[in-house]
Amino acid sequence: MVTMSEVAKAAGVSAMTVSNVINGHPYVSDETRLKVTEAIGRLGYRVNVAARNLRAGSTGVIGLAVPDIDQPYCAELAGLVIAEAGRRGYQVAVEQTGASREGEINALAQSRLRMYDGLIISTVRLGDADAPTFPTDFPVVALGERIHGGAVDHVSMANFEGAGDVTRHLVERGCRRIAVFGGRTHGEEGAATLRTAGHLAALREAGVEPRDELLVPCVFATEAGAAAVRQLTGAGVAFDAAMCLTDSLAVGVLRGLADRGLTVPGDVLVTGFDDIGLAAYTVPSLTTVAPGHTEMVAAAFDMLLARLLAPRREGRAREFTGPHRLVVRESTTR
Amino acid sequence: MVTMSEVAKAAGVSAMTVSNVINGHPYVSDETRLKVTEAIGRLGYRVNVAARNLRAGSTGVIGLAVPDIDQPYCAELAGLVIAEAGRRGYQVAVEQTGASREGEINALAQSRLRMYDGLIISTVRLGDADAPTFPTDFPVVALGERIHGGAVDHVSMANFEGAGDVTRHLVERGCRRIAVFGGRTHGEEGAATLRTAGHLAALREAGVEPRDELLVPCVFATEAGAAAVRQLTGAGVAFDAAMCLTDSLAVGVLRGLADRGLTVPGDVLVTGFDDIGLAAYTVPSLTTVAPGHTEMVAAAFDMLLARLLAPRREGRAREFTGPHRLVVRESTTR
DNA sequence: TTGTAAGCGTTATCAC
DNA sequence: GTGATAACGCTTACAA
Repeated sequence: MVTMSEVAKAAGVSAMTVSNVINGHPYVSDETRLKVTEAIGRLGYRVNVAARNLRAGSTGVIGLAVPDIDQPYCAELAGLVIAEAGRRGYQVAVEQTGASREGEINALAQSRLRMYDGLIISTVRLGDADAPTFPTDFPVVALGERIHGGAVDHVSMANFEGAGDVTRHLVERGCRRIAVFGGRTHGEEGAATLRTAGHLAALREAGVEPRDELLVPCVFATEAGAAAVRQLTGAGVAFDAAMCLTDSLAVGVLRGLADRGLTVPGDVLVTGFDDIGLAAYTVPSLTTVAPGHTEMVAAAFDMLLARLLAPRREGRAREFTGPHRLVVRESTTR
Repeated sequence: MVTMSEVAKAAGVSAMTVSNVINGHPYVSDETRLKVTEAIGRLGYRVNVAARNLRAGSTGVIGLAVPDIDQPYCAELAGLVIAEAGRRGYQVAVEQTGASREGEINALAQSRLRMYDGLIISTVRLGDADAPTFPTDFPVVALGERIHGGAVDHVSMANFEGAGDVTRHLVERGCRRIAVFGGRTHGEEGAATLRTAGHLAALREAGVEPRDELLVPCVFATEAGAAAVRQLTGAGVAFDAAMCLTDSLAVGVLRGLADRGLTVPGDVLVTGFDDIGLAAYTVPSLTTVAPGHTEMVAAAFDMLLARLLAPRREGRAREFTGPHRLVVRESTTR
């Protein structure tokens, strides 16, 4: 490996001067600069980032922990994070937590001893009790539900309000028996419980009595949506709308409805949540909630960089909620 | 930041002993080990990875450059790469090239490259002429088309053969006017030209004369597929099958056909390529070619690690082609 | 079984 | 404008 001092020797200057040239410092004569760049090119020199990191005490890399990168939702998030990181001069190392609590805890625990300057973690399983798991001496931003009780910076989306908007939209279109795919009223607070709560509140406000059999618990995955439709119709439960708590789920539900010969939006209206790119291209295209991903990612970076510059152990936790918006498409238009 | 020597002082031993304990070396008495681990826990010590990297001359990180992580194809690939990397003790830093030649060259050339032990790059724009762009003293595996003329390790998929299989499948089902979405016979060799060539060869072999107007050039993106259908039908071109050169494109084509009131597989048969997860859940589900992604990723790692262990400048370039398989689903079943 | 010394490649400081 | 020196935190040899 070609080192800086080899370049220095070849150019007849000191290593320090080579460093100055590389880092674009002023006070280097054009003549010297030329000699050095020539030597760099000739020898094929590259800076050793490990050494630079050691000196600088930082790596220019942030970690991104997501449940599963091949979920469209995560992939789009990762795309935004990588792009935003690039704009701010950072690189992104991606880890997958497998949507398990263990995986998320692991990502938090490992992050400090990995080479990251900070970590953005998309939490889906961590709850209130896990607040102590978050490092206090290392910049972490949680992208997901609020981790109560800890000074954890976090960015969330308007789960309750978005679900309310969807519900009102469906009720306005005459739906009275809205099946909620992924719906759940118990268990750790998260996207599922918050969106369900938003739905139920809006339903009651509209004077529609919620029915237990219309809460269809299932995981947020395409295959689960298809299976859940099979099960629900198999059980003879009638419904005039399928409110899916994520778009991925909705894709599976569309599939499941097609399997049963039910048309959308003819027989059943269908909605999603997240506004993944695919939502505009399904057949029919999908009414959904755009949770303001771009703004969320920008906010996450603002928080992370603020901690990087002033890594206070104390300090109030920051919060941000994305600006959501109902996007109406064919699946609820008849 | 707590350093190793602070731990050593606290435990009443030398830094070397702390290092030995951390790295699980033998010849450390249980008593010493206990004292050291206690001190590590009490002080909250973490190894400084930058320093370790500097010493070791490697980082344990490999780079992954993909066109655009939020393309399902790339996302699934990234998921496999990250998982495989984890299994082999590596982390993955993801970069996006934006599917541009400049982006790909940049990923190869950047001095950031130096913080990776190796690079896996999914090339879509680099061609024969770019072989010299590939570093010779740094492990790189190209995932994509063959870069002729250079000693570039690469993993490719059976583009020609897979497209041939799809074509034969369609011809067997009676199709004679197969529109090829994304089809292209000229320009830099790549997935588009290779798959088109495979299609044309199989078509001729089956005694069907290719028609120029059925080659529908468009980029491999969902929105492009929908637009291309609009254009083709608008131009009054009739076709009984839509062979899409990627699944993402097929999703858009399904959408475009629905917009025109054409049913699948009733009026038109549709096929894709790549077998992304979504392909089983579109309505109708999509006949496609599974290119053996898992095997491709495993092969890419084998090549990369082989170069890491024996980074010869010379040495024959390695090659691997994924085991492809036609997956027949509803979109071609009637 | 443990400690000492040296150096990995870079850059901040400060002198020249 | 340029260069000598001294770290950054860790681990490989070798010595004890």
